[in-house]
Amino acid sequence: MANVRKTIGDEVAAFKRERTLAAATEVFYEKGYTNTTLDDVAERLGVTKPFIYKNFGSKHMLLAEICASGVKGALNEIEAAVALGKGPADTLSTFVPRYVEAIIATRKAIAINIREEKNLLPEDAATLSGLRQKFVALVEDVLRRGKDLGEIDVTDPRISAFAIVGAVSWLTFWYNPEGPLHAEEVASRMSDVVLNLLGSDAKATSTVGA
Amino acid sequence: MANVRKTIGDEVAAFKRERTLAAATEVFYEKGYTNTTLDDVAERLGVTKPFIYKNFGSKHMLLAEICASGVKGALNEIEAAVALGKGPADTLSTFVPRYVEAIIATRKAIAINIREEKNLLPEDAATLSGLRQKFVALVEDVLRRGKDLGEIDVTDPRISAFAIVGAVSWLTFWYNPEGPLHAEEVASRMSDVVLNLLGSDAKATSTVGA
DNA sequence: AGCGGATCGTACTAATTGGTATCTTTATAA
DNA sequence: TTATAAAGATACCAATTAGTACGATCCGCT
Repeated sequence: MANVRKTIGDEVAAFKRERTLAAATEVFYEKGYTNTTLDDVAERLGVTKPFIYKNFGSKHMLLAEICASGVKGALNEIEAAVALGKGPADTLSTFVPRYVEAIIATRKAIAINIREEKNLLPEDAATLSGLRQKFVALVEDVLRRGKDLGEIDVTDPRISAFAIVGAVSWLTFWYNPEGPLHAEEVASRMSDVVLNLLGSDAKATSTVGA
Repeated sequence: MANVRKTIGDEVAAFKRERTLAAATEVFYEKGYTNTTLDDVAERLGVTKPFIYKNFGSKHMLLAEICASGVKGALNEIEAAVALGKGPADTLSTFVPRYVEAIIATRKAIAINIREEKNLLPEDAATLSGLRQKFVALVEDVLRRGKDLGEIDVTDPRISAFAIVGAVSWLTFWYNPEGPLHAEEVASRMSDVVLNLLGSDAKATSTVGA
């Protein structure tokens, strides 16, 4: 406990890590993990390999952190929505638009997460699998409560949870920021589709961008 | 036109190709494309590398064929359903259950298709991208006609088409044949979820397994 | 101004693996 | 029985690349 204060050095190190992760996310997304050389990442950053190894132990660790950041974003949204303590329908109408926005915002990390699972070390794959299961379980739980209360219209909460996750995650493969639709419009329409899927009365168009 | 008849040799060659593709699909699915050695595939087949190179020019060609087989399965279903010449709602209630079943049946090829896109040669990636676009465009077109006729309840046919494709494709990442639900049950329930998403009156539970 | 230590670039190594040249074996036909 | 050709196994090469040892450089501190 000698020095709890953040030093300049710590902040610089954090900044370097962040920039490295951002560059790696870009390049992994564009070329795929195995087709990307650490020299490629270094070049994107304008540095050389030892710079990266100063902050990350291995190429695998870079990948693991990128993947984790994607899942954690989604997990945060459902946990935050549940924490509001409202009923299932209200929880969902809060959660869904924010979830869609989070996926769009972190779509490159999400795509990497989906595509590169087999390139993770087993322990990292297990950790991420746990996070994903936790996320789906939370969504499923809200759906089940909504079904029991008659607030939403689903037959099998588990199947519907996977359907929602799939529909939204799929955005990472087709959403194009250069396309005709702005992120907010896509998020709004996809949210409506998902909430409609639930047969919930609470449409959430207006909550997007809140 | 000297010899149009299939010889035994042709059939043997086709058989070898099929078995090779099946083995490669298994191993690519389990370990990922780049982590799989052609020696691994050969070992799974109980042969050695030159056996594979006798029928396939390169590792990339193996991958391209596997990916193509997955997309073509889905494309066949929408084309077949459209070819029946019924209205949009009926077309969808025919298509959706068959589509779900096709995805479950070819889930390993589909998963490889999704995961390994960046490992395809550019020309193969372009071909597959074209097939996927064609597929989505056909689904979107049915949805649009259904919307115009008032048979189904969608706001943006394109977004809904992607949502459907995503929800169903996602099956490849969570469906477990060893799990508590049989393929038919999962297909039936997922079909209901998707058709419910469309606000269509035509529920298709009973058509599964037809 | 000069020293010390961490940081980053240069240059290299070791291991992996897609692809191939060559040889052996086997089945068929004369 | 023997010639022939094709299939497949053995053994190899060349290229790629994750990771590292070492040295140069630059910054803060005295």
